[in-house]
Amino acid sequence: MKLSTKSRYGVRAMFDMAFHAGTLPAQIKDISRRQNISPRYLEQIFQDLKKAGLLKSRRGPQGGYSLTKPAEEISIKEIVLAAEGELLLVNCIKGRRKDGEAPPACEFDNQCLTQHIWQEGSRILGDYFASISLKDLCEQGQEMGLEKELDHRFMYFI
Amino acid sequence: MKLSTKSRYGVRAMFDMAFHAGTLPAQIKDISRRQNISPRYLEQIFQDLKKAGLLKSRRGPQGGYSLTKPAEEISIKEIVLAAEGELLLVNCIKGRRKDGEAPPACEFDNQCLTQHIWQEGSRILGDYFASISLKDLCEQGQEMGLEKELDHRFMYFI
DNA sequence: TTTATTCTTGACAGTATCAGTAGAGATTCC
DNA sequence: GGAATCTCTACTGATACTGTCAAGAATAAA
Repeated sequence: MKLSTKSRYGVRAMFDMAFHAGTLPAQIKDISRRQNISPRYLEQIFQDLKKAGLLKSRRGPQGGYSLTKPAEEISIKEIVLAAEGELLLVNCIKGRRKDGEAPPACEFDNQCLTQHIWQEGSRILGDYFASISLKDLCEQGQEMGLEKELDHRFMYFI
Repeated sequence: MKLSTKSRYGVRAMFDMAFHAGTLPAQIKDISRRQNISPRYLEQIFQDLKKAGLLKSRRGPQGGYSLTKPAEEISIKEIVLAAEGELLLVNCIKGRRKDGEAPPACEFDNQCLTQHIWQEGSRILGDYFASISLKDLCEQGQEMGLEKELDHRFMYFI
């Protein structure tokens, strides 16, 4: 019942971007250094986040990844969802959106008393994650006195 | 972020016992048949539940496993906890009960903004599971018209 | 006392997933 | 052209999950 590191790293990385770069592009090598995450692994995670529409990218010098939305519009739920693939405590709930999208993953399916519990638990957890935005984290970070690392590109203009 | 089958099977099996046998002993072969769970695997799960004090056992003919408490005193949380080992969304929270019980599993530990999120999420989920008892499930089962299978031992006395 | 029943314990194995590494390539800026 | 940066795909070692199996111990009933 553990979250994968993709979720945890994903949230940390997204926070890092929001905190240090806002919506400006940030490079993997900087994020991975600050957050102590393997850069090659972070690449993969960012691909997932990009597919989910949370990040956009730009190649070449001065390129990097940037948030597609302001920090207050990005919730932890979105990140976890993108990294984890889904936010379900069990598999026997899948494919219940439209009818027959997937065969019922459990022979009891709708007659199962416990199914409802896992479904509701998943929902409650999702709601909690949805209630927290990257901006909330950034504010906490500032309260904690976390230092913002200035973007090297702008160092020269100070 | 999935619950293991141990948790799901554990809850189903415990419900089955409460529903069909109350606090009387029930045998693995009956439970596994009704719930369609591998009997050999169920044995293992029941050992965990027994260690957690939720079940007691008795060998020999007419033996079996029985609940140690009435159904209304057994929560889903207890079962999941016993089967899963713990109810934490991440590992970086472990061993924080007493001081220094375990080395901090993360290099950021207390300075980590996201740690708090996972901790709170775990708590919320645990609280939800704690709010549901086996009795609640039994009542739902009766409302759904689930048939109680009579214990063979008492068939003769009817 | 014998026998059938039931739980107990520990070992074993196939599969899947996780977490990370790696290489070759595409794009962009200077 | 050359350097920086992302992109895509494949691979791998470790671990955990989901069982299966065998031998044995306790108990009740005949």
